[in-house]
Parts: sequence; structure tokens; C-alpha cells
Amino acid sequence: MVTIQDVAKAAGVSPMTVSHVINDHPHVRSETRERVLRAIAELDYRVNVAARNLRTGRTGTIGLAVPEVDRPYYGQLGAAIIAAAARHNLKVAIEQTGASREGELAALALSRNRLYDGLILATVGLGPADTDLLKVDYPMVILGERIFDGPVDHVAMPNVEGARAATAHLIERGCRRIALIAGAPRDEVEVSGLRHDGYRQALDEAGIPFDPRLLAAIEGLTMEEGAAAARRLNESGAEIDGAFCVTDTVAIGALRGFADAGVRVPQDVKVIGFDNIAEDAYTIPSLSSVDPDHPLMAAQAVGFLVKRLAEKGKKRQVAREFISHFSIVARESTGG
Amino acid sequence: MVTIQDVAKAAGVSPMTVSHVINDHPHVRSETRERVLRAIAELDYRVNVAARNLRTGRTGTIGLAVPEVDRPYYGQLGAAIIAAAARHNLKVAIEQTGASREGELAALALSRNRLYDGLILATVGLGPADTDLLKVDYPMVILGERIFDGPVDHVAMPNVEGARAATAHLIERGCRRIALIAGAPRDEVEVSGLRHDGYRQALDEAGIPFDPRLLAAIEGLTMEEGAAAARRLNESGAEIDGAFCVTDTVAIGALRGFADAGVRVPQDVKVIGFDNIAEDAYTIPSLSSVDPDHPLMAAQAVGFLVKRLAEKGKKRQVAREFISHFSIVARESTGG
DNA sequence: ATGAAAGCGCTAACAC
DNA sequence: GTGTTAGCGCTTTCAT
Repeated sequence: MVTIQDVAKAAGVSPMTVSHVINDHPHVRSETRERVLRAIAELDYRVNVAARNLRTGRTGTIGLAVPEVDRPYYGQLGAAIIAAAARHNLKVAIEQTGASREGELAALALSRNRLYDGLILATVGLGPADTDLLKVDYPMVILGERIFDGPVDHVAMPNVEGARAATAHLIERGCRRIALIAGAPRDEVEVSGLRHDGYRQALDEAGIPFDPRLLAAIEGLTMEEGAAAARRLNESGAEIDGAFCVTDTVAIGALRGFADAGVRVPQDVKVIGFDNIAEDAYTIPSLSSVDPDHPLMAAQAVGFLVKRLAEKGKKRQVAREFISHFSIVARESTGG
Repeated sequence: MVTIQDVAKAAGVSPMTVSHVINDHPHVRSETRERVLRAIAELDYRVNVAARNLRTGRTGTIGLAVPEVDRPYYGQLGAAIIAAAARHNLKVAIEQTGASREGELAALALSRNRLYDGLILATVGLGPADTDLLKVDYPMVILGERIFDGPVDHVAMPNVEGARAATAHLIERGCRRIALIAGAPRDEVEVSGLRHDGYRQALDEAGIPFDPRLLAAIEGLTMEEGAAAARRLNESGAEIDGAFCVTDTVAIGALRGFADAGVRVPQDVKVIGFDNIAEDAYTIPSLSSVDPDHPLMAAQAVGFLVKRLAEKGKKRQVAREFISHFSIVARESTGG
């Protein structure tokens, strides 16, 4: 293995000078720099990142903990975060938490081990009772669905408002018996609960009475459960004419479930989802959705982390918060 | 920061003993172990991974370089690899190569920096001319579509055979004018070229003459291009009754493109893809596909890497190779 | 502009 | 079963 010492010897300089060259420090005569670079090339020298990490106390890598990378939503979020991190010369290591509280805690522990300089955590398992666990002494950003007003930076989407707008969109298109396909709300900051609130607000505003028979509770936010929920709704005799699905993945499942039941979308039932994933434009019918601008959220989350990294020495600052904006993307599933 | 020294002092033992406890070495009296563990808990000690990496020369992390995590195929592959790696106590850092040769070379360089213990590289940009670049001195596995007979481990899928079976499946279902939607073959080991070969073989075997007007060449393997290709095929007057799409992502786009053109699937045109991604079961119509058993491929790739890690000292061994098997999953898009 | 000294926190190798 | 020694490769600090 070629070390900085070998390069120094070959170039006739000290290891320090080589280090300066590698790190683009200004005070190196260009002739010296040349010589060092030539030696580096000749010996095919590569910095040992582990040694540098130990010395500097930083790894140049941030962790991204998501429930599952194979859900399109998180895949697309991951891609956006990798891109945003690359702009700050940071690498991203992706952890899968399995959508469980335990997995999310494990991700926290890894950063505590100084494996990562900071962590972006897409929480779905941790709840308000766990806010103490989030009071960590390294840079962390909570991203996505849940909202904590704890002492930690977070980037969230406008869950209530987006859900309200989605439901209002269905009402505008003439729906009066609108189903909600979502998880059973577990607490006041969790995605299904928040979007449920938005759904209820839109109904209230339109003077449509809430009917609990229109709620289809699902366990996981998967296509499979979405499809099953749609079939259940059809058999239940609830006579729905619209469905707001808590995520696009669930909505894509629901489209399938309605098709299985012989229910036509959008003629019989109009469907809208949430997230505006890439697939939405290609489903049949194409899927209307709430777009919370994930690229912006990703950039913000990385930006918060980078700010914290720069603040290293300073005392704990006040927690930063960013709530994204949203727009409704109307496609065929709500009549275009 | 709490170090191993602090723990040693608190427990009244040497740092080495603490190290033994941390690493689950057997020769520690259980009473001593208890004492150390208590000290660790009291001081909230965390190993410094950077220091351990420097000392051991290993990072416990493998790199996974894929074109883009937000394509469902790579997201699902990533999830499978993360799961397989976890079984060997390895973490996975995901790099995006942007489906370019440069990006793939950059991923190689990172491992050379000892950031990762090894690399799983899903190549689409590197070609046979680059085999020399793949003769690296750290564990690496080429995964996926391309086949190199170079000196490097690789896990591949049965591209030619799978494509032949997919085309034969369409023929079996009565298709005679079968379009191929794929990239323009760039060389003899690239995915579109290999699957093109399989397509041709199936036609030959069935005695169906090859008609170049049935080829729809696309630039990128995206839904967008798949949809555009389907519309083009419809307008071209080629009068197709089947379409084999080089990947499921392309096929999902094609389903949409045919729908846009008023072409009914499967009544007018039967469609089959390749990869059997999770979405296939939920498209309307659901999508028939070739399933190359990605979980198995992922497990094999990680297994190869782990073997190389264990071989550390030994001389370069012969390259290992694993070609996955496949099965045809018939769904609605080919008539069930 | 360049370099000498020191040490980041851990564990391999070996003693006892 | 436990401890001692040494050093992984790099960069921070401070000198010159």
C-alpha cells in the first residue's frame, strides 16, 4: 500500500506538503505541486479514507435511514438526497429501518458510532414519546411525514393542507361519498392521522357529513393493501364515488383493486393519491396526486445537515423547520 | 468523547480487555465482561468506527453502484442487496453512476480509496474494452445485465434465454408480428443486444421471419421512452400483435403508450417485459414478465464478495460466475 | 512556502 | 484470561 510518506519521499518533500497538495491548500509553490502530483500519479497513490476520518473526526458520509428503498417513494427520495448531498461533496449511505421503531433507533446508534457525519431520518416508527431519543449531539434532520416539535431539525410536507386540497379536488369534481384509504391513525403526528385530518377538514368545509363507513383502514402502506381496501370498499355497499389514498403506492394498488371489482375509474369512482411519484403519469388511468416537491425537500434536508456540520463548535441552536409547499396534479383518475 | 481507555479505567481493566469484550472474543471471564459492560453503559461509550477501520484495514461497508436508485428495478435490487449484506454484518453505501461510463469509473475509484471493503457494480456503461479497468485489487462483483468474461467475478441474468422464452411465450399466445422495444445494441454484452438475440432466436425457432420494421429503438430504458415507442409502433402501420419490452419499466411505459393510441392490451397487442418488478402485478392490465430471481442474484453477489473478503491474503483466484435461472410469469398483458 | 512533532482511538501480536 | 507495546496513515499545530 502506497502512503503519503512514499509519495513525499518520491517527490523529495515532506508528508505535510503532500497533504497540502491533496487537500488543495493554497500555500504550495506550483512547481512543488506539480512534482507531488507527478509522484502521486506514478505511484498510483490513493488517500486512505479511514486514516483521514480518524484524524479529522469526519467521514464525509451522511446516513439516510428510510423504511424501505424498494418503495418507489423512498427510492425517488433517496435519489434526490444523493444528488443534493453530492453538491456538498458528501456521500450517502442508505439504511433500511423496515418501517419499525427498532430499525430507526438502530440508525440513530450508527451515527452515534461516528460512522456518519450526520443523519437524515425518515421516521415512521418513532413517535412523540420518543422525542428524548432524538436529542442527539450530532447533526440530524427528520424528514418527511411526521412532524415533531422537539428540539430537532425537521423537513416536513404539508400533510394536512395537501390532504385537504386532494379531498377538495375530488369534491370539486363532483364526488360526495369519498373514501379514505389510510392506516389507522396511531398518534397525532403520523402521516395517516394528519392526512385524515385534512380529509375531514375538506368535508367540513364543503358541508359533507363524515361517514365512518367510508374509512378503509390498512396495515401497511403497500399496493397490496391498497388493492384489498378498494375491493373491500366495493363489497361493503358504501357506494363511494371518490377515494383519497394516503400515498400513491396505496392508490396504485387501489386502481388495481377497483379494476378487479369492475369499478371504472374515473367514471364510477375518482381516485387521488399523495406524493406524485414518477409512476403516476403512466398508470392506466394516470393518477392524480398531491406533489409536495420532494427535490426541494431533499435539498432542504441536506442543507440543514450541512449547516449543522458547519456549526460544529457552537452551542445547540434552535431547531430549524421547513414545511414544503404542494400542488395538486390532476390526471385521468380524477377526470383529467 | 469517551474512549476505550476511559472505559478501561472505569472498569479497572486494560483497554485490551475492553476491546475483547466489544468484539465478543471468547477468552474473557464473565465476571470481567459484566464489569466492562457496566462501565460501557454508564459512560455511554461508543466505538469509534474510524479508528477501528484504520487499525483493521476494513470498513464493514460495501459499495453498491447502480445507475439510478429511483428506477424501481434498482431500488428493488438495492433492497435485496442491503438485506443480503446485513446477514453478513455488512453495511451498504449506494452510489449512483447515472448510467454512464464515467460514473462507473468514479465508483471504482472510491473503493480504491478504501472507503469500501468491496464493490458491487451494476454496469451498463463499461464495455468489453474496459475489462482492464476492472482488474482491481479489491473484492468486486459485476452484477446484472452485462456479461464480461474478464478476470472479475460476476453475477448475471440469463438474458438471451429469458428473452427467447418471453418471445416464445408471445408466439404461444398466438402472436406473429412481435415488436421489440429496446435500446440500440451497442456491443455484444449489453442488455438490449443480448435480449435482441433471444428475441431473434425465438422467431427463428418458430419459423417467423424477422422484420426490422418491428424494432423500436429507444435511447434510455425509461417509461417515457417506452410510451413513445408504443405510439410510434402504432402509427408506423407495422400492424403488430405483440411486443417484447427490454425491461418492465419500458413495458409499463408501453402499456401507457398503447392505451394512448387506443390499442387494447392484450386483445390487440400482447405485451411482456423483463425483470418482474413488484409493480407488474398492479398495472392495468397486469404485466407478464421474465423473472430472473433477483433476490437470489443479490445473495450470490454478496456471497461472492464475502468470499473474496475472506480470501484476503491469497493470490488472485479464478473469477467466479453465476448465471441466474428464470421463469416466465404470465399475467393479463399476454392474456393471463 | 514548507516541515517536525504529536497523536486521533483502536486492535494485532505477543507476553505473562 | 488479561495486559503491554506498538503503530495503522493521516492532519493539526506551530515553527521556520
